[in-house]
Amino acid sequence: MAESKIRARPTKGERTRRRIVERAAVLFNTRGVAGASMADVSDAAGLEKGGVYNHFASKDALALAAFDYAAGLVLDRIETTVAAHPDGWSQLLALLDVYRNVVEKPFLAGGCPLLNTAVEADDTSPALRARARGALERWRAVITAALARAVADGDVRPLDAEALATLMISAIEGGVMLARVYRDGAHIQRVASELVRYLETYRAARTPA
Amino acid sequence: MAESKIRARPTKGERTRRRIVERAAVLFNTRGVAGASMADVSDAAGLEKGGVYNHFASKDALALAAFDYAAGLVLDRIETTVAAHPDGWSQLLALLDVYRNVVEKPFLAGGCPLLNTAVEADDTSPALRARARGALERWRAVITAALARAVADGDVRPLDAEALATLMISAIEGGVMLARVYRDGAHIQRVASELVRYLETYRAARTPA
DNA sequence: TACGAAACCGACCGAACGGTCATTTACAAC
DNA sequence: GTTGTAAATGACCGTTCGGTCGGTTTCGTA
Repeated sequence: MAESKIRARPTKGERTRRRIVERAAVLFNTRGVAGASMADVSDAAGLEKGGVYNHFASKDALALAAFDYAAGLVLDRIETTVAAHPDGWSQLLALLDVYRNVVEKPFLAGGCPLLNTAVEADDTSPALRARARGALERWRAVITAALARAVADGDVRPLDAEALATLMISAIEGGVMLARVYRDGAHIQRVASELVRYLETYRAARTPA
Repeated sequence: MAESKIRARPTKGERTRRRIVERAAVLFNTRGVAGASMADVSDAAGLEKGGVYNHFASKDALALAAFDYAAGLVLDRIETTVAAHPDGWSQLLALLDVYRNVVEKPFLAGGCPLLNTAVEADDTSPALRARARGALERWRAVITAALARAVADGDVRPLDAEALATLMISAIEGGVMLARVYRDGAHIQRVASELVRYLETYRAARTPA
């Protein structure tokens, strides 16, 4: 059977494909998939249009790949963040920090790709919509795991982790939207602060060590 | 000076213009402004393309009018809702109910026009972006007023009304996005329930009458 | 009911859209 | 270095885009 193709230096085609995806992700995330043309993409990638179609069968296929890349950026950051914290409580606080600077230094131009894609695709592209759901599920799993851990640690009282995860995701994404439409990161920071307050209402009384 | 033109029966042009706006609002709200063409609009309105351009100078101008109409639907509902309740506390609870059935019976196909427009326009259309901000400001004013009233009524302790309004708007809009991408109203209802819980942590101890 | 004005039609415009493909160029493996 | 192949070009296709306009119909009014 074919041995796995893990090479030190990626082939030229692989590099080009990656560059297309990266540039397309920015374009799609800022202007929307419908608002950015394949000519825009090929320009941004430094190719002729035919060159792009040598790597992707259609605009829709590229949109999927671009979303996967963009969502990966976000989720990798989220999962790396929690992995860097030992206990559930500090994981939760760290999760609220991930989006704190979306306006000033966003990890991807155009805001949160999960929000943008969910809003644009929910009535137009079943494939993208499913992808957006999948990414949101991954995020939710991280949050509920942190909550469960915080409960197990004895830092917070037992609670409805699913409901709280829903609130956190909703509030953060809504906060991103506010921060971006106002061009003012204060909105998302207020959201984060309020969520911390809310989480603290669940905090257990400290038990002596 | 010209007397104000308030007539019992609107002129044919006024009726047509209104019909165009209503249909365009649905199209733009579901597919996005970039995702719906003027041919789609004229078809939906039962006109030829020239007929639409007899009422609107450009697609952008129509998009603005459509947003004003759509945002008016939402805000009128919000303001009517609070007006129907006597005290601040029940106004807050009622506000959380406005979006409770966005999925099952939305007031406008495609979800919340404030969210959709803010997300689509934040990097593409300064005019629409400003409009979205204006609508969000109106909503915020309603919430802060209800909060202030609840405080004045002695039902809740003094609090940061701006921060709380930011959280409520963010969570609700994020909840709309979740409910729509999952096609499941349970998400926004969980958000509403959690917000009620949060509001209750601010509730003042009952004073005897 | 006559008539000016408002509304509407429908053919048309140039540009941009997503997409194709024969040909040329650049690369990677031997 | 040679060579087969992968990658990229650039001209091209049919369609749709936002938008225009002279002519025709329909309306509101006197």
